[in-house]
Amino acid sequence: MNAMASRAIPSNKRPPGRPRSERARSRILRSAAALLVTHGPRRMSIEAVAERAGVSKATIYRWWESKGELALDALVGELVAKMKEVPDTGSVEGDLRGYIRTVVRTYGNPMVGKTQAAIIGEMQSDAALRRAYKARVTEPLRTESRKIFARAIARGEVSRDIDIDLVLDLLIGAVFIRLLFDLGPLNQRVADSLVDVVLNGIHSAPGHRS
Amino acid sequence: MNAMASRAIPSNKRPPGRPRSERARSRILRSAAALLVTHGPRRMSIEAVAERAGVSKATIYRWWESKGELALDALVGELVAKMKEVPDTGSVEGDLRGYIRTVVRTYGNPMVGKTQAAIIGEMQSDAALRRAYKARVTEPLRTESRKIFARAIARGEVSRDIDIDLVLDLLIGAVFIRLLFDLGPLNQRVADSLVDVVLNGIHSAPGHRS
Amino acid sequence: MNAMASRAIPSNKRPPGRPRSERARSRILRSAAALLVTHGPRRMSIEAVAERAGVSKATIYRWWESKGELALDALVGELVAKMKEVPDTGSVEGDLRGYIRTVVRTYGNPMVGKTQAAIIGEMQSDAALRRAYKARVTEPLRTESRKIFARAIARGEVSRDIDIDLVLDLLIGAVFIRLLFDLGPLNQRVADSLVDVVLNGIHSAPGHRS
Amino acid sequence: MNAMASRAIPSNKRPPGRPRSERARSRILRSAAALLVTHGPRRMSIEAVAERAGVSKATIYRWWESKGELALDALVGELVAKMKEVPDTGSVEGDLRGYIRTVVRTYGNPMVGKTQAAIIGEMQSDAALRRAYKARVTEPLRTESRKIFARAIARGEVSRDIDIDLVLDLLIGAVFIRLLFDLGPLNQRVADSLVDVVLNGIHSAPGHRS
DNA sequence: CGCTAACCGAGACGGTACGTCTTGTCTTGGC
DNA sequence: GCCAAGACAAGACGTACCGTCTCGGTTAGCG
Repeated sequence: MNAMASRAIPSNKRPPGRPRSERARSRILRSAAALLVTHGPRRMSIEAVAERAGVSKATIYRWWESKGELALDALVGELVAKMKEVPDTGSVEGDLRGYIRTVVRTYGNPMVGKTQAAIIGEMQSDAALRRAYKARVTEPLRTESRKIFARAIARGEVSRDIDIDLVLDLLIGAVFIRLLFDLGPLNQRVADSLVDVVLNGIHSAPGHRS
Repeated sequence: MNAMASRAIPSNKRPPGRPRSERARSRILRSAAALLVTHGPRRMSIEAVAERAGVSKATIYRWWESKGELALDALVGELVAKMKEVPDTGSVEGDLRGYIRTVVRTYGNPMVGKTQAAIIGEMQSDAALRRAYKARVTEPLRTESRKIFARAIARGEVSRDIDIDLVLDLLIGAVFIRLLFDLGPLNQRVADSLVDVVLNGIHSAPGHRS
Repeated sequence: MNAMASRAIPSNKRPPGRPRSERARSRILRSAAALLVTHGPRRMSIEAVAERAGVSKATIYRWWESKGELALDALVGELVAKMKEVPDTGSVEGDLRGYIRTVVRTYGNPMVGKTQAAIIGEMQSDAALRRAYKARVTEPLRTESRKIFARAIARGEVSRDIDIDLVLDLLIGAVFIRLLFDLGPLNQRVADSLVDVVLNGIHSAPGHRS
Repeated sequence: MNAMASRAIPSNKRPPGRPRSERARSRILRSAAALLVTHGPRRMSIEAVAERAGVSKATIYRWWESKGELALDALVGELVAKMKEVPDTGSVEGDLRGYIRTVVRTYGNPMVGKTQAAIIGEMQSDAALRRAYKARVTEPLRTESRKIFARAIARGEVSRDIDIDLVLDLLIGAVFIRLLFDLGPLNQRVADSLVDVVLNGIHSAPGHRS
């Protein structure tokens, strides 16, 4: 799908032919990123990226299958890196607060939020992009954040019966629905409230435990 | 936003000129709906809708501002009606289970889910559509579902301090994140688990460390 | 094939829809003609014609099937008109001299010759263009020039057994081969010599008539 | 113009460096010829020739300056050889009939005629190709065919004042105009008629008015 | 035997133009 | 005043080739 994938082949031999131009690659990504934040992915045209990067359209089409995957490559790198380091504070509550605060802070940045929302929008009509997003964003983040619950279960803080992914769907879903539907602010208070509900529930008294 | 709204305001008098063709209107909506489910909203073109409906493009542009709003008109009507009737079982748990089960059942239908996801994707790059969606789908549903919590608070089942919208963001967000990111099944078991976590939290009961 | 053809239908009724823009048509032809003489038909691009004419490419493609046919429409009109009026001097020799001199003078003009040669070159790889050229240039001219021989036969100047088209192939062919192969000048002396050979042959003495 | 020519000049010594691959050369010419007859020179791409020949594009560009010259090399060799041997029958009429019959038979072969017409078309927008064609086809053939008239003048069959090239333009031009404009058949009867007109003219014999 | 030179394949590169597609607007005559 | 038909300007799409280039590797004669 992208350059990195083709690098993954564990071969020492250089392939024949003129090697790919690293300069072209980075100029394309930089141009794409710039156009994404100014125009959104829908109105970012390959045509414009090519012109801005001083690159031919064919070079872009050689390496990226769709506009969406180019957008992904252009924007997603450091985003994932930032959120991937989940804290280890010694308690679920601390870990989750730290993690969700980071998520909320990242997507709460209007520029990041807008473009991410646009890419998520784009992938609703582009199966390849959806797969790419899952592989490069969702899964890496989930893998890390699941560890919070693994530790919590080991510590006996939460029941070993919980469906970890479902709990993460609740927390992350709440963040994304606010982002995608423009439903409310994304700030630290909201992050903490989300974590609180998920940890303690909304039932008013212990006596109501079912 | 659409024709009916603009007509609804002024007066009882028929406006001058040829009245709007109801036949054209319904043929357009029917064609749009058909093309939406077969091609998705991205590849549904005004051109194709016009041809299928035997209608000129100008007629479509006269009554709908964008492709997205046409899609909304074509698909969203009965959807909202279905989910709007929230049950009143006498307990939060019963009410929420009933409501979330309905939501999950509706969006779990692949055809509905796909097209709704596509419209939500579309509205990420169409502010007018986002507003229209909010006004015609999100808000009406929220207005109804908030009543569940109002009753629960009145009954003392849940704390009066809870942020109702935030709790709904958790529940509905979990459903949508699964839909939009293709993350997991949408079935009754999932619906019940979501409700359980939100009501009771995931903390082990005090003193229940295993 | 072109606009005029579609006009030929002897119907009084205007077809439905927006009528074709005469302004666009003439701007396209003018731009095409200008680019033809400056760049030749091979390097005249539809892209450039559209830009120069302030017209969208689609409008050109709507009305002309190929670059060659556009070139034909752009250049051929007055060319044919000029050569179509064959003189009637009272003798084959006079008529032919007059006609061939006109042909030679027309194609001897470097700009006309170059572009005509280029169109003829183009039509070697474009069957539709070849047909169009035949219908709009070759046949109309042949129809007129055959009359010279009809009159000559009536006057008894030439045998009634001659193959008129073959004689015209000789005369016109000699002009075109010089043009297309860059073989020699095209001037009045050459025109007269061609006519002389065709009328009298090259055999040196009457006694050699076979 | 081509590789052989540049080798022919200097000396007996082999130049330094790896010698040119004869295998590559012949594979290129064979591939070019095949693509020429199937697609015509216009749609024969260097890209396709290279792939078919299993050769890199650079190798082609190293040895041929343009598509046209490659086409010339690929097709023209034996063509010239065939027509170059003009007969010597003892009379102009015999010689010319023999020669023009050969020319007509050669170009009358549809495959040869089509591809030659295409190359001639191509050279209308390629000055280098036009020069190459003249040097490798037209001039060699003219040199031979002029001898027919030299002998005829020596025998007193034709006037010593005739312009030999102009007479050849008439005969060869008639053949080519039929080929290029798709104007009529090319067969022995036509060949003989052409020769007859050029030798005897079309004037009725003096006193033979019918 | 190693050096140097010119060849070779593969294939990426910046470009140009292609012909198609869709968008939203405009311009007719008819209802 | 609505409607169908359909032409229009605009401009992005993805493709095909162009001719150039940059590699690693090959094949010779010469020192």
